[in-house]
Amino acid sequence: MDPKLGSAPQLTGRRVTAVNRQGKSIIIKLDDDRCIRLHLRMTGRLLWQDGGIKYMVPDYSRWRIVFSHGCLDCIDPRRFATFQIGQIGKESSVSPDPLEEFDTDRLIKIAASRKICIKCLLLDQAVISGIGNIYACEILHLAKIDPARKASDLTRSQWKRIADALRPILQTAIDCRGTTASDWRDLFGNPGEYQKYLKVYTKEGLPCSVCQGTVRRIRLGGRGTYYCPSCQR
DNA sequence: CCCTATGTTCCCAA
DNA sequence: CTTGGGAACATAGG
Repeated sequence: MDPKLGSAPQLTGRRVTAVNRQGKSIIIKLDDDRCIRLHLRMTGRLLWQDGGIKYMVPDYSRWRIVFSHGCLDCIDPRRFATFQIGQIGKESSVSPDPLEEFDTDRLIKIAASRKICIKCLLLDQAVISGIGNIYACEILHLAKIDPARKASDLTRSQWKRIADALRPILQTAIDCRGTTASDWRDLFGNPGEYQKYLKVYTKEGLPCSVCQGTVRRIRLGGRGTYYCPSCQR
């Protein structure tokens, strides 16, 4: 384990009983009522190797868990990824996951008292869990909403369009095992496929596939934001 | 040197 | 007290 991460937790002899997701966190349950909570942040990823006797050590591996039948590395060039080990059931509360339920009335109520743009609200993990920068851009493009629009100004029908855009974007991205813009790889080292479906993210200067307008890049909340000014209002 | 990067947390000002 | 904006974190690449 990377010494900058502290001392290695004692996991010898434990079994994994479940692996789940909470927003952007990965929860690995153990057979002793503990769980490991992982957050990959910007450049973190997990790599599973099995079937071998010797396992290669990938560049930027920050820690490894060796199992009886394989091993799991956390690869993270920028060292932003985090993990913690705690008792199951004492996790901090998590905001709603839009793939489970998207409560439009609740979002309208929250947005009413906020001065931030809709894109920044979608990225606020305390409000909605699990939407990141790529998918916020793609969702708002599918919903035909200007990412810089004040969240409090959205009409109910615009919120409905976001609700309808969320599920296909996020579910397809999951089915594609993510978006490989540069370094992302899935658990088995393969690139994701969702970059093939991106409509605006990284498409600055290219024609919008919906209306032939020109995709622009701006900065919102410190994040690169791609959108089509002609069809996103 | 400049800028960019899949995210969150901290600090400060309003 | 809350909110929002920017810097910081650490590293690579253009």
